[in-house]
Amino acid sequence: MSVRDQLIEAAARLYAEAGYRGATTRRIAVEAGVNEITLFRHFGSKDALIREAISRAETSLAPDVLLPESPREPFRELRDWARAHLADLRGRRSLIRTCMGEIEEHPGIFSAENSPLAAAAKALCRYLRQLRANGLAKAPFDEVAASTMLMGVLFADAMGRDIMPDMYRNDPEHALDQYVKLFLRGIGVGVRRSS
Amino acid sequence: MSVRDQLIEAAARLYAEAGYRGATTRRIAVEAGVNEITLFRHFGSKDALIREAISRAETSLAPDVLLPESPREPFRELRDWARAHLADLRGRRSLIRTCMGEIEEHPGIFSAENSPLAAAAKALCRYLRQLRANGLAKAPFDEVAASTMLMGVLFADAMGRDIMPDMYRNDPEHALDQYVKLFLRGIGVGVRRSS
DNA sequence: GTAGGATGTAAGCAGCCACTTGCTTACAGT
DNA sequence: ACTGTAAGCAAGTGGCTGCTTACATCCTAC
Repeated sequence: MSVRDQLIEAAARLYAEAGYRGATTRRIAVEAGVNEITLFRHFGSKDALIREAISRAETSLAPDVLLPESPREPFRELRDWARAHLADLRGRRSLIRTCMGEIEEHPGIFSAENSPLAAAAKALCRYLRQLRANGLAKAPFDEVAASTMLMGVLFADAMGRDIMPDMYRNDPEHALDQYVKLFLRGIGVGVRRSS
Repeated sequence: MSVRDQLIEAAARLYAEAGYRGATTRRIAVEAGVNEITLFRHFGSKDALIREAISRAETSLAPDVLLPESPREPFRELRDWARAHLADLRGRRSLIRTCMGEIEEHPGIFSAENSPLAAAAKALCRYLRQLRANGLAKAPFDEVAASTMLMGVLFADAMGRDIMPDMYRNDPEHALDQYVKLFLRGIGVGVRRSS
């Protein structure tokens, strides 16, 4: 791995742990195993390095599991998608929490528009529309609010499970199962009784 | 307002804006309109001041709207409760986001246990159990996961609406309405068709 | 084999950080 | 009038911050 990549990775790690102010150029250099001057030679300033590190960490998402174009088994499809999305959020939770905490002080340091989150929301929205069009979702619902709802649940679980253990005592997989079941019943999709 | 209270309020405000490192003793003192030395005479250290400011801001919650012991009109009751809870979260969103972003670096700076959030979750859980006991909620569901789900949606909305405008374009009140309707249908409570 | 680019070392800059010391002012209670 | 308390002021501590300058070293491409 090149010196440049080592610096970017160290910067992302330290930023997620300690925030913008806490990720000092000295600490980043030590963490990356290079000289502090090299950092400035490559990126010019701390700000440029941090921005590159965050924007790279944010777009390195690989959407392994995609929602199908035409729904066949809503529960299985949505649960698998939700599981993948949740795992992704959980893997980035430190970085996401830090970004959220500092967004007012450093606006524009993470992209908001065209983020993987927004893309996921759009995909989910389209899937829900398909569900209704195919007659699988029989209840009246606003698909924008509905997709926001499901994504919100997953987001809150991913962010809160480790830092609010008294609120998330149950098994993660069981919780996921329940989220999807409750959600599907909410939009009028029949779910086989099993829990 | 006493000098002490001015300092606590200024510390809470600055912490919410700029985080632990950004809320310097100088800035807090200027914001409070007192001398920096006075800060140390009152609280001994910056850490003690910040801790007191956060713990006070966190417990100053007044739960205006309570869920009734025995449910009568689930939709109205739950929507009113959710609206109040959402408004409360939204009012504290800066502080909450900052705390979340720094919880790994400063664990124990906000209480987690016995927090108003946990109390709200417990109250909601009891209400859902009552709904089922009274035969109003006819679907099978895990009330812990269900209450976590509703609270998660509200949490995500409160935290994300201002910083992810492309994901929360709809009207807040309409979104709230949809959340509650979808949720109630999810747990098997009949909702009058109107949207 | 040597020129050039990438990296390292040493030293330092001005500025901010939390916090301290020593002294002064203002006012309240007795 | 005496005293305690709360607050202010000026000055300074050592340490960390982002960033710079000047000079030495390495490795590779020609």
